[in-house]
Amino acid sequence: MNNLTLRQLRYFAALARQRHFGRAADVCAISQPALSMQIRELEGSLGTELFERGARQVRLTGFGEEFARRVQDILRSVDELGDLARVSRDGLVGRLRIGVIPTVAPYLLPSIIARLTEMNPDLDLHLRETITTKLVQELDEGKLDAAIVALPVSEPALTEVALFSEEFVLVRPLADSNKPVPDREGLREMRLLLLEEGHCFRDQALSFCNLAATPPRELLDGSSLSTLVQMVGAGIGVTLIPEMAVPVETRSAAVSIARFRPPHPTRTIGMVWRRSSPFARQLAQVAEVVRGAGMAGLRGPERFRPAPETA
Amino acid sequence: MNNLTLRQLRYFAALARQRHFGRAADVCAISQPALSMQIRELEGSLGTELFERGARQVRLTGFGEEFARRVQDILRSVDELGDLARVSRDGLVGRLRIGVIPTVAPYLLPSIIARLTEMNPDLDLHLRETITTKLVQELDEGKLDAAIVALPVSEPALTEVALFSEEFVLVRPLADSNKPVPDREGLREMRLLLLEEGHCFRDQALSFCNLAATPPRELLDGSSLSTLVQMVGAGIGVTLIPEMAVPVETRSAAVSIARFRPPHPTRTIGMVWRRSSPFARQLAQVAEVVRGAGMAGLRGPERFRPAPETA
DNA sequence: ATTGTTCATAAGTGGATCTTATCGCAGCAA
DNA sequence: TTGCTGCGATAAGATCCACTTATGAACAAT
Repeated sequence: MNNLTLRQLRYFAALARQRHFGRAADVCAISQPALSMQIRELEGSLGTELFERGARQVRLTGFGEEFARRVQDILRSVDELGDLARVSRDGLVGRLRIGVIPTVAPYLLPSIIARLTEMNPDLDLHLRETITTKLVQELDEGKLDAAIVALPVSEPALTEVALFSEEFVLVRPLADSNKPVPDREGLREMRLLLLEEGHCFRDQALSFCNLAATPPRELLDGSSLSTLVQMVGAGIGVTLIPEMAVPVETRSAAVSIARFRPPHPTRTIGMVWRRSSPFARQLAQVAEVVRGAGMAGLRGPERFRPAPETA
Repeated sequence: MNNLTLRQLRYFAALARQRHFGRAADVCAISQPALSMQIRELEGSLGTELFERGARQVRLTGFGEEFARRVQDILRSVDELGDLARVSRDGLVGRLRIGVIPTVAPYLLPSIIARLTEMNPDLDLHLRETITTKLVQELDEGKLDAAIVALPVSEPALTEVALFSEEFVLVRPLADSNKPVPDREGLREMRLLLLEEGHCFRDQALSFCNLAATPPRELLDGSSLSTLVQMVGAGIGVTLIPEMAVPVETRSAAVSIARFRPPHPTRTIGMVWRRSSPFARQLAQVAEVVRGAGMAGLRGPERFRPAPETA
């Protein structure tokens, strides 16, 4: 009765994703009948149907949905066992998949990659750049091992480690460089260029200005800080960028930088990973490397505060 | 490489518990060589040793320890899949294992058993009585499906449902029945009989009296409320018991009952289960039955407050 | 040295799981 | 209708995996 096998669960998970016996079989690198048999076996030993075999398509039953969710967790945990063994055997070598938010990646990655591969030449770093929500989702699914994001993330399944905090600075056309620095109220009067929806940096900038999450369409959306700065150079408006972006982004643009008077807008960059990650110990060390890269990558080290403590 | 099997994990878990190939093989109902082979296979595919085969005994390696912890979680989750299927197929029938603390069990269980088996004759209730720490541990290990305890428990992996609150009452020798009711300070002057260490009711009583967790040895320990009341009847001292115990425990003892003036000492009885329990929906209904039993089992319903809200 | 205990190894058997080939059914077009 | 197509189920045979019993090897206790 209770002789489920991992193989059956793997096949089930594939079929639940693909909703198609042939394709799922391909994914599992077996023939279609083999998969059909295992699924039937599984349903038999559970005593319930997992799929509705419709004429034209395969669907999960209600029970199948819940089942799939649990199976996914189980398979992730099992895969972690393998990673755990590898780490305990070889230390930090092999594949390590780290995600980074777009407003950090271009400025921190070169330094991180250099430091990590120098310290550990056998490390096979896979890097991915996307917004926080996607990173968190991929962490949960076991598609990433860690992510570098702006804190807080507040996912109970993730461990957060704060690395450093940095200010946001105002980017204005060169012509404005002698004007007084606006405060947050003044900023609301100006044409503010921001990243498109989904970027945490956008929300942080808006919240500094006390603007609602969906502000009047006065402001324009850009898809990268680089674009925004170029637009500022063209006289279209002003924007905010994080301190770490200053050296790179202002090198070739006709803009001027101004720092706000207190209260400073800031963000805290940190690293997160699954509590259950087999790499937990190693990732804590990687986090230190990233902290070093972040501190060093910034122009004036005196600008940086140690990050607040986080669990 | 990554073809671990659940069978291997089950065998591994058995061996990790037994630390003996022969006994573990017995537990798994296979021959000793079969187990040896699977363990070897497992170690091979992990590329690491899990056990140190000493001359006289088998020990887990450091890695094996961590591995065992994770495997236990995985196996529990897998077993829950089976339960989930059964519940979705048949509703609440079959085995349901509920633990109850000793200061609740004798007073509530008869009524609970009667109500549950009447509502659901196919239910196979397994009941276990022990102190909270053990109940929580057995919940985590998947040896229990739910427990009835005094809140809060504050285990993140468990769901708590508050059921009802009740007062503690003072039990004195009959001769004292006309004396004024002492307050918490007065209580400290008296010879207070309490349950032995580990019972939450003991700690609750002590905290009402503002006594440290390990108080002077002036007080005596008993192993059940029944014993304590008998001792009071013999004039050895006084004790506290929860309201629900009054009808049963004072029926045949030469004692008198007194209720405190505010602030009343109280406890909140609730039910807890693993967040991931396949029976979650059903257990919520069971909790309502238990609440009903608790309310009805108490002498004067006007004594009961609705329990405070809990997540 | 001998004996007993314990885990590993060996050889053979049976069942589980794979493959390829084929069937049956539904939808669709002529 | 008839034939075609896509998809999942079924069938038959080959292969592999896990089990068994029997035996070996290491080590401790006597």
